[in-house]
Amino acid sequence: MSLSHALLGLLAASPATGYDLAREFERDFGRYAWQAGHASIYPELGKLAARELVQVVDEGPRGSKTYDITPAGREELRQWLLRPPGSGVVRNSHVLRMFLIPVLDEDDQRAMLAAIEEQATAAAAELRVVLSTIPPSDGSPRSELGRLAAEFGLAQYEATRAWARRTLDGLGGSATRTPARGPRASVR
Amino acid sequence: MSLSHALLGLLAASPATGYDLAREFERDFGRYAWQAGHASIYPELGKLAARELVQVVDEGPRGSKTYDITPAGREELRQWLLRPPGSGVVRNSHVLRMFLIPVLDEDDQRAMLAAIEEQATAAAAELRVVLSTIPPSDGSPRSELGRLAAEFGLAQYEATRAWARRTLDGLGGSATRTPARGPRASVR
DNA sequence: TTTCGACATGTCAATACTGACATGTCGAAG
DNA sequence: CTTCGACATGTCAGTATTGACATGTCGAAA
Repeated sequence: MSLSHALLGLLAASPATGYDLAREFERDFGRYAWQAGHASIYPELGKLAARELVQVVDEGPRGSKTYDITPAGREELRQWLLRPPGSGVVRNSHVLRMFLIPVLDEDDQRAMLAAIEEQATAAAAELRVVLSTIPPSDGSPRSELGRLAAEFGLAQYEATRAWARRTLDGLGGSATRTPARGPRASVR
Repeated sequence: MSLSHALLGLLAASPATGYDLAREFERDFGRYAWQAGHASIYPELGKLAARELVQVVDEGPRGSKTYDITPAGREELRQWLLRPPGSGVVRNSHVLRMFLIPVLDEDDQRAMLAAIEEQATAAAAELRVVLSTIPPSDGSPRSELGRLAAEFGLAQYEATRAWARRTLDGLGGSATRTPARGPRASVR
């Protein structure tokens, strides 16, 4: 279960309330890495606190509680990050949609690929703006974390855009409307 | 819930048994797009059959049941694919790990980035081999589906490799061991 | 001073998913 | 003719996640 590690990671960068964390999950972090709503964040923070991997370091107005990672939490996070990347959860409905494009007829394929290209271009442009507002390197993990996320996202969007363009171009001439079906081929 | 659409998509390419589908989820399909085990696939096929989006078209040895998509299922799938890509599930523990690199100290960062670069290089090489075994274009959705997946995966791995290299190089000289912490900055 | 939007946390029922357990069959190699 | 690995499907308890409901506060602008 990676929500706990996502929370530990964000808290390792700097203390935050559950509300802060929920907002970050709505931004890049949740767009590329791991999405979660407040309904799963608050209970998880409670569990992490019970395991003493995080702790409440401040209580503010409106009953807000600021959490910080503990040394034990930091160690747990480090172990998880350094663990060789074997299996892991991968579930991405956007990628799923891309993979299924070939089952559409050519007109629909073109429409979808064009939409993907457009969306990737727009998202990349947006990230470039974001990146320009982050100082190149001040050495602190707080801005580093955001910059890394943005740079990774930008690279992915660029790759997606180029792939969509290439695939769209490759569609070129052939006008097969409903291609033949055959026995199952390994999706590989 | 996208598992149903993943199944519809695979069945739209060609009929298959639950066992076939489970195997495909273990390959590229599950590595990039949507992972699922047989314990969720079999019940879901049952539900799809109850909704008449798929149907059993053949029963073979060992009690195997071959499913195919129905016209209604095809329409449902098309609607889902053509729906403008607003929100969707994104959950990827590999990407999560990458995003959290900055919370490590520099030695650990270097180690992780090197491992990521290596792994992405190896995965890309593997995919290149796979791609060379798929005929360039025979127009049928069965091989197209696999080729698209492989091409997309290759593009992503290349982007990841380059990003890891760049980030590793950017780490360069500075020897900050435990960078200062500060108030929460938006991860953006 | 009222009003309203952002802040802030929570619960809960329904749904989805995982890992383990369970069962059985077919075909090929020895 | 036996053995064994791949084929093949299922269930189930425990866990994770979602979407809706619920509640209340602070600060700024009108």
